[in-house]
Amino acid sequence: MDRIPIVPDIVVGRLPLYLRALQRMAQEGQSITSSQELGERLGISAAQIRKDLSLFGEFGKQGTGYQIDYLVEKLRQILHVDKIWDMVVVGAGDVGRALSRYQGFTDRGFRVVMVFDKDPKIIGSQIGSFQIQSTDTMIQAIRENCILVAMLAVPADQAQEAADKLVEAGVKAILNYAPINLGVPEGVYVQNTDPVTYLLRMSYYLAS
Amino acid sequence: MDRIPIVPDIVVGRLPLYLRALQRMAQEGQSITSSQELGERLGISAAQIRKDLSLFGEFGKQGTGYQIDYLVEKLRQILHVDKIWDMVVVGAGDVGRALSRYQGFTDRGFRVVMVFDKDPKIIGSQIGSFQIQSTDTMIQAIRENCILVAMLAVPADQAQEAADKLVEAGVKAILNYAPINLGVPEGVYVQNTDPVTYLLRMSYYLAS
DNA sequence: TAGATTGTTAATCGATTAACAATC
DNA sequence: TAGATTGTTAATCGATTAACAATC
Repeated sequence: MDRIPIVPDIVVGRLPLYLRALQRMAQEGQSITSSQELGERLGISAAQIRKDLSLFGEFGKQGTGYQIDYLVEKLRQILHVDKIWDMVVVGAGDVGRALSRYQGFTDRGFRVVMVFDKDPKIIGSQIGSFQIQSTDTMIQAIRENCILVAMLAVPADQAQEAADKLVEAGVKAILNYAPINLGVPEGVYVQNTDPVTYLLRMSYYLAS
Repeated sequence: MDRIPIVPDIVVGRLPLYLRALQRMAQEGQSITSSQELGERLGISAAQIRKDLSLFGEFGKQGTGYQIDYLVEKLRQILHVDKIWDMVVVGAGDVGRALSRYQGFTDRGFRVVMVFDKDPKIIGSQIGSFQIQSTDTMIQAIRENCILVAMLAVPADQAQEAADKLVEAGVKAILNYAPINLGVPEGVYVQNTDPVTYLLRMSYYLAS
């Protein structure tokens, strides 16, 4: 069904940006766009967008541009979000709570199905519609439900231990909010999203 | 005082990773490291680390490696976090609350000093030690305190409006949690940190 | 048809790596 | 001294851009 292009990771990183901008355009009632218009929104050159997309197929029409609905559908297929991914949240502190209650997942291909914490004092209590479960039973629960995606929101000094459990449970993708580099085996994908890292990147440019 | 190297943005993006790993090593009691060891932790080649650092000076010793404390100090200078940056949080929902109460800022060069929301029902109530202020008075409050850094955690459809206010108030760096591309003038830096974008990047690799 | 925009090629540009003299 | 590791150069590799034929 799919081609087997060798897709540079840097291209994969841009596809979600294209998808998000296109979905926004659709929401604004637009039905067609061009590589130039999309590029202007994103600060990316039109040539690059066309080249990126051409790795996966021919989605546009000369002289016209891209049908937004169609391109969104294709990008969702390419990124494997033509289904809903079940996720777990590990860590029921403020960040875990925010993730558990975040409304922005479901219409973009993801949903939280379980929340775990190791603190006996909060296990059993509710976060939104979830009852916080113990990390002691986490491996089994994740395995039984074949969950592949986790968001990790525990303190830095507990993150590696939690990640090890997730890996053991079969999780293949970890969105890591702890400010630490996790060691994981081949085939497990980690995306770090520590706010301070981004702030530092900006403060470099905030010279005096 | 500083050199004037032309530093590629991709290098700037790696410096915070170096800093974070070095600070962790220091915390673990280590006092010296090498480009090789650091590279192994981060999944980055030793040559690249040496090359990146060499843009800013000569921080190591042949045969020995890098004094961690010294390199941390230098990186903090380079990234302009040899001081504490005051920040505001805009949006007092779950994400804004998590950011306002996050303990991980202060020892890494940042601190939240004010929290704003536009909802009259929550203005005046407390989040941690902050009293939520009205966005109506935000521009003035930011200006008076010469704040340059903001974290934006409002719904997507209010994000551009809030960003416009931040820019008007003189903010130069915005960490944007809303899943939307903000339009900002030259000289204002935006870092997007929408969780779904990262999840999509990973789900590409989660083929079946 | 005339105008617009794609998909793709070739040229350019920039980033990464390999290698090694210098030196601690 | 012998071993190790830096800083830096040159070579390689990969990504971006410019340009244009194809075509809607």
